[in-house]
Amino acid sequence: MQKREQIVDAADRLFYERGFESTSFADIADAVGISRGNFYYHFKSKDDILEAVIALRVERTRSMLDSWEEEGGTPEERIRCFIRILIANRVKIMQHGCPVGTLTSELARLDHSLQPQANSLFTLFRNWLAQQFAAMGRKKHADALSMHLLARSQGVATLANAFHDEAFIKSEVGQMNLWLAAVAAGKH
Amino acid sequence: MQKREQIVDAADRLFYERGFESTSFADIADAVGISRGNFYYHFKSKDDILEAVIALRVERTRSMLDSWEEEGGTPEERIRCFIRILIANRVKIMQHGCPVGTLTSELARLDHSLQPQANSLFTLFRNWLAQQFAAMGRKKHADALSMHLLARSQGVATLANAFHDEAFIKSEVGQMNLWLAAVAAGKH
DNA sequence: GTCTATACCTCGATAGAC
DNA sequence: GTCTATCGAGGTATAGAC
Repeated sequence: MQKREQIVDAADRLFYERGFESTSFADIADAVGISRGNFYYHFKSKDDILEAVIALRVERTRSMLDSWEEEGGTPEERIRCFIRILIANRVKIMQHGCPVGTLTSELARLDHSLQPQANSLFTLFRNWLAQQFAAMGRKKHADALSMHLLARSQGVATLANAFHDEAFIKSEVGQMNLWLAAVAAGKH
Repeated sequence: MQKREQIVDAADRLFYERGFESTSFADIADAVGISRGNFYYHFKSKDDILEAVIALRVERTRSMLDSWEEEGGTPEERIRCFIRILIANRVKIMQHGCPVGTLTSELARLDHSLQPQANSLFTLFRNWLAQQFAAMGRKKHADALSMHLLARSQGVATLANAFHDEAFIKSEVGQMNLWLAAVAAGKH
């Protein structure tokens, strides 16, 4: 694996676990096993690393959404894949929150120039979910339904992180699936 | 107003707007109009200021919940007061997110020793809401209903902050009120 | 490409004059 | 009580040897 990729991978993990601001070059250098000064051969600034990390996350998100698409199934089943992330990633979510939500919030707070790029991660999910709701025949409210589901998953991540409560995640996921079934049945 | 109060007030605002970590003594000093070195007459460390800020927020939250209690009305109407915060504070929420959620997330990420104190802010709302749901006759699921409502409001704040979308807040608040009415009617 | 050395800044915190 | 001066640590970024 190339050094550049290793740096981005380590930064991706550390930015998630500790946040962008409180991750220093020294932290990344330790994780990758290179010297501090050597970063600037690969990246011209810390923001440059952040940009690469976001690009990596966008890429991974895209291929995850694509794989859900290719698995076939109904739009409802595809949306269930989205909801299932909360279960699959529950341990990390309880430790560090949602990687999309926490990064977006941090960059908003810092008034960072890469805020739009981070938001595009949200938009990726938002548009994909809206597409599924539209395919379910809920074209008129597709975006509102998408935003509603996104908000609920964000809320679950925030509280699960605060209270370290696994049962809460499972209970909420159950309710989200019930809600989804009701939406599919034309209710809501 | 005493200098100490002024410092806590300014820190309270700046910690909300910029976060705890990225607010420096210089920022607070500028806001209050005192010199940097003078902080240490009033507080022995930055964590000391944070502790005072959290105590202030707890105090304010308590009296807000008390005032909703004293206004009389049904438990359902009291919970509506809680939901209404999203509307009343929508401008600041779109700019900086929810003050409770963002502080809790940041301290969790920093693995900060005052994390429990910040979480107690959440617990204040959680217990108060659970109390109202219990008074509505939903004693068995009071805490789950409380957590559900808390999660939804957190999610709304996170997405409203990311997308700066006021219509979204209003739409979600409408749905939360419908949900609440259904809960009061014994559904859900 | 990778290293060491270092410049330069800002941070939280301290010392001591007034 | 409030100030100025300053410390030591740690941050990003640069220069230059190898």
